[in-house]
Amino acid sequence: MKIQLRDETREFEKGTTILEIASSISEGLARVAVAGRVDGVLTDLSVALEDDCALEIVTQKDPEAKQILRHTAAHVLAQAVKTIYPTAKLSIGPATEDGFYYDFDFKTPITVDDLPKIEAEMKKIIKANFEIKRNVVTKKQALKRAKDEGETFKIQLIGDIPDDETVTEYTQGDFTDVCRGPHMRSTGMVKAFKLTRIAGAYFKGDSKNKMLTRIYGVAFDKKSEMDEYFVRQEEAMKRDHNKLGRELEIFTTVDYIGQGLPILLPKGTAIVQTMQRFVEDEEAKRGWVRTKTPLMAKSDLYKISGHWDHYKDGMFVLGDEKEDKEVFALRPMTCPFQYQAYLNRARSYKDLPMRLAETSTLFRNESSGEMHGLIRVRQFTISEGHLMCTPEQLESEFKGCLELAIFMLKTMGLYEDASYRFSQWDPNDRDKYIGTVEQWEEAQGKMKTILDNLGIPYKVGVGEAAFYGPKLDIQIKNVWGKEDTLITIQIDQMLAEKFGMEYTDKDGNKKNPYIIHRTSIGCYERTLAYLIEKYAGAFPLWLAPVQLKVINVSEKSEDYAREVSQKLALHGYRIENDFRSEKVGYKIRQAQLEKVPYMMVLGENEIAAGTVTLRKRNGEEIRDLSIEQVVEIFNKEIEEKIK
RNA sequence: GCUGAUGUGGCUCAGUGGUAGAGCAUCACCUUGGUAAGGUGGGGGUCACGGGUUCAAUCCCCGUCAUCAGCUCCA
Repeated sequence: MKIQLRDETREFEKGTTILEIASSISEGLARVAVAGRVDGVLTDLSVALEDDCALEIVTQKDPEAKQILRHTAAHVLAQAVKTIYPTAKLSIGPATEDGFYYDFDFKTPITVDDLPKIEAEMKKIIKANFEIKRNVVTKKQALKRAKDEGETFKIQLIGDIPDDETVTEYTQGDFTDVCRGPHMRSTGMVKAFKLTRIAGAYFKGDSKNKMLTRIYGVAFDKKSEMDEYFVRQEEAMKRDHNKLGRELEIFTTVDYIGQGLPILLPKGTAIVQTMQRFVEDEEAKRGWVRTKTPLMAKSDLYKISGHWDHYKDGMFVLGDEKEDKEVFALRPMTCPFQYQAYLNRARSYKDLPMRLAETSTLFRNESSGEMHGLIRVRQFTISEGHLMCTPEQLESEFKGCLELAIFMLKTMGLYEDASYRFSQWDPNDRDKYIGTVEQWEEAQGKMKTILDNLGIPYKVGVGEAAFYGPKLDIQIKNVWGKEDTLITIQIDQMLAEKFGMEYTDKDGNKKNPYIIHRTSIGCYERTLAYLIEKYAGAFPLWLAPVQLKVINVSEKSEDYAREVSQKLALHGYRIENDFRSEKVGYKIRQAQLEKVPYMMVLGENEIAAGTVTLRKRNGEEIRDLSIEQVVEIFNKEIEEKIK
């Protein structure tokens, strides 16, 4: 058979294993080989090849090797758990970004205190360096073994494997687990690992199923790499908006106000207000007009929109349908409110596109375990907008919405961290969505064409659509690597019909407009959270809650400092004075810790010269400036939104 | 909602079955000091909240609330 290697094609006998092929290339390669990639599919070294194929040898250096290592570490964990807790039932144990996890069903629950014991057992298994043997079995054989061992979850998992697929089992010592593989050659190849935490996870990711105990760990090639990982985690923790945002007095929470209801402190409010003004002005420049609609409505409205059926659990409902004549609900979105502005009179194609924006406060009754700092809250304010247009206008208007979003991301400095997700419906979960298959195919087809024409590099998210239409979600990760939607642009051809929104076209016929639901910068709370993490609290001048701290050297310079401060305040800068009778070094240190972009230290030298001295956050000083020169520096930096 | 962890002055954290401590912050006084912490002294805590056990609970038990990690969810 012909095997196409990286640089050449070579002839091998049928039945030669990947490891043997690696050895024939070089012994060195065989030593560092971890797996093979056969026609793009990761495969164990022990697998014998039978047909012509392309083969790449995956070595320890390749990123895939880490995944294999981590997956093997998961099996070592499973073996250790089965040794200590023979009654524990196995579920699944894949690799993750930095490590692995395995889901178990324990007869009696374990806690974090049990982890060291399990780790110790894992070390024994690693030291024993069991060979990891791959066996191809039939589905029937795998099922029988799972039944014999009482592995109730494995029985279900094996049952889900398509009949025509090869089933493989991996054995290390006395432990065997059904698994797609590939794996390291032996347990001794797991070098550096640590069990990190324990959490609940539903079997097969479905909350209707039993909750299993998930044990998480990290694994690396070397101890030093693992140490670096923990150092990186420490660094991430320092940027965490939930910690830094509180330290810098941007926001706080109060237990008797409630979960998901943060208090924006003056500093946080200053940032949000700056963003909001910027967003509203920019939207106006791009042809958006604003509405101001109620924060609540009778249930009737939500019944028309479909929210009552599809989203009632997520709403704060005021009153009881059985007892009260009128039941209200706080709004979880702006759509049906803003549509009323469109419906205010009969519309013509000449009115389109109609771009309606609103700085809109929404309320969503998130489950108690969902709330997170400023990223997931129960009340938030979003730069909302709905755009009604004709089918011909759809593509260019969608593009305009995307350009606005990208402009915002770039200005904020978040663009490089964002990725795109084309969120589609799940045809197998019809309950979640309104509309027909044809409508969904049409809307998604239109969006796909638009995205492909724009050359947007997206990944597809099945089942991530809104109940009324597909979305382009702009995703961003927090310091811990957890992803959330920052911005969304959606195409909706269903709600217009539900609300009877029409326009009279050139031909005199009434038609439903397309609606684009979009946000230009997302929710201010969430965006603020990512900004805190992005800048580690050291905001660009235009966004900084305190732009300048004026510091006097001694009492002798207080009057002068006050005078300078007042003159600068007339320009609208956000200034704080620190005229306390403390030493200059002390006051500078404090301003530094608050990450204020500019300090102005004024003493007798400045009084004598009639000038001021600026000190940047990085310690750089600009001396002998007039107030006018300071204004010039500030205005330039603020207007250009320099990062 | 579920699993696990946490909750002690404004913040970071010690601590104990016999009604609590440090550093930072705050306040007062001294100091008027030129680019990341000057000195002295003082005030401040129903040990998240509510029950229970106990002669006695911040500590043990139960419940609630909040915070964190994860799962599910996320219009």
